[in-house]
Amino acid sequence: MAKKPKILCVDDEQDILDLLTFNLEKEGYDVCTALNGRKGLEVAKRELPDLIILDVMMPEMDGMETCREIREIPALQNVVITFLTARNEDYSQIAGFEAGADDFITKPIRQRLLLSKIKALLRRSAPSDLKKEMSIGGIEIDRDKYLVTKDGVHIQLPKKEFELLVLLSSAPGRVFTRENILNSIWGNDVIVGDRTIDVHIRKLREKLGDENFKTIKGVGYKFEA
Amino acid sequence: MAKKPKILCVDDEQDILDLLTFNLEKEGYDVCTALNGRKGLEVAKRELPDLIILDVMMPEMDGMETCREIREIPALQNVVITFLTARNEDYSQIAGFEAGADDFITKPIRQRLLLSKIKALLRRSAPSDLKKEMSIGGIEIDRDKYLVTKDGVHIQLPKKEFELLVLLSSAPGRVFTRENILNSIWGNDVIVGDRTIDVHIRKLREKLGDENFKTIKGVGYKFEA
DNA sequence: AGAAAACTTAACTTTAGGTTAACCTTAAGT
DNA sequence: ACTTAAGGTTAACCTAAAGTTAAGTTTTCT
Repeated sequence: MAKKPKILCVDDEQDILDLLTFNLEKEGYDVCTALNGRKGLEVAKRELPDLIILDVMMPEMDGMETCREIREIPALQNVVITFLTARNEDYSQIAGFEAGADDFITKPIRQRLLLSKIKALLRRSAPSDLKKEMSIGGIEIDRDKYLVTKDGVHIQLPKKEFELLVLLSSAPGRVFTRENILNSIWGNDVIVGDRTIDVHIRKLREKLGDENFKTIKGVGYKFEA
Repeated sequence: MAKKPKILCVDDEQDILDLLTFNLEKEGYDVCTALNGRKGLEVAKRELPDLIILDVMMPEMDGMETCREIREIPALQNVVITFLTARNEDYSQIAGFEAGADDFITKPIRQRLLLSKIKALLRRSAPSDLKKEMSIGGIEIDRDKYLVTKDGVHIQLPKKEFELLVLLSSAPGRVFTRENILNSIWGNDVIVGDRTIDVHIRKLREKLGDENFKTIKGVGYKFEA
């Protein structure tokens, strides 16, 4: 494994935190904790965890609110958030999903279920262990420098093209639908025409070679080495 | 948008069905209905919906029983089921979870709540759906990559062929009727001729080997390893 | 501010994939 | 063995989706 996934647990009961810490560390996760929402937010900003477990019921700032604020932070946009709730708190589940939760864990906590859920969630969001630089099929991508190198030649890509390249190459072979692409690069709300994506794809093909960007008609695009 | 999620509503009161249909269709769902449990089961088998709303109190076969029977059907193992109950019927909730329910909606129905619940449930169920990769009888299917590998050779299938393969292979050995296939891949409303399916099956046989796709004359097709 | 670069759009072309229609083959039932 | 309905095959056709280009817009940089 590349690096231990980092999990932040936020709950106002120390007992629960201890229990979670014990179990998660035993499974090889890097665990950090906070006793309330406000502190959780601070720790999250500092530690940039891969997954956050948030108790819904907390004094001062509850799980929902914390979740919403976490989602506001660009660096934490993609972190996986699961709530801890008492069973049958239906309403909080709905509100929770709307606040940006990815999943729910009900109390009392069933260890096995907790661990398998966490494993599944992390697996699903695996891009967390993306490197800043990567090299696929003769193309090197340096995400910090916004720089692409093909066959030793530096190519300076404009923002949108670069983002598109980074997105597609983040999961080589995987098909990204136009919807995926729009959501990731432009954001849910922005509306741009369909042809816009094509144009950017075209530019990428022009600069980096046709063969790497495959069209799956009716589905989307994928990057291949 | 990928495809409209399909919702089956089962209730013995036509008024409720009308209300549900109206509201759900307005939200862009594909809705089908049934007036009792027995019929609900039939429709479920035929339509393979993504979510089922079941009234608990129904003559003949109640929601619980229907739910249990639905869960017996392999192709519907992962469908999301929510019950419709009168407020405060706690007992039925407990029994309902045991029967395999995923959630409860209480009457009188609050529109907003209903819709956000459904949205949440569908969102939540999406990941657990099926594995992204599967391997059956020497054929590997990667749903993210829209890619099929047979004997180590990559085969890029067109959309419809791929969808058909995914459907058939989702329950190997199970016979899918033409109706099943049309409903799942083309959707309720679209009308395409019968020969269309044959053609796609033919292409699959051509590319992946005859032996895996069996015809059950007068019934449908099945995938076998 | 002005120029240049990046981004989006619009109008048009191209094409892969999907559908159909016409005909052929097969298998179940008599 | 004959009939018939269901399924198989083929190639032509059609269309929605993607490609292309160039002309606007907006943003960024000096």
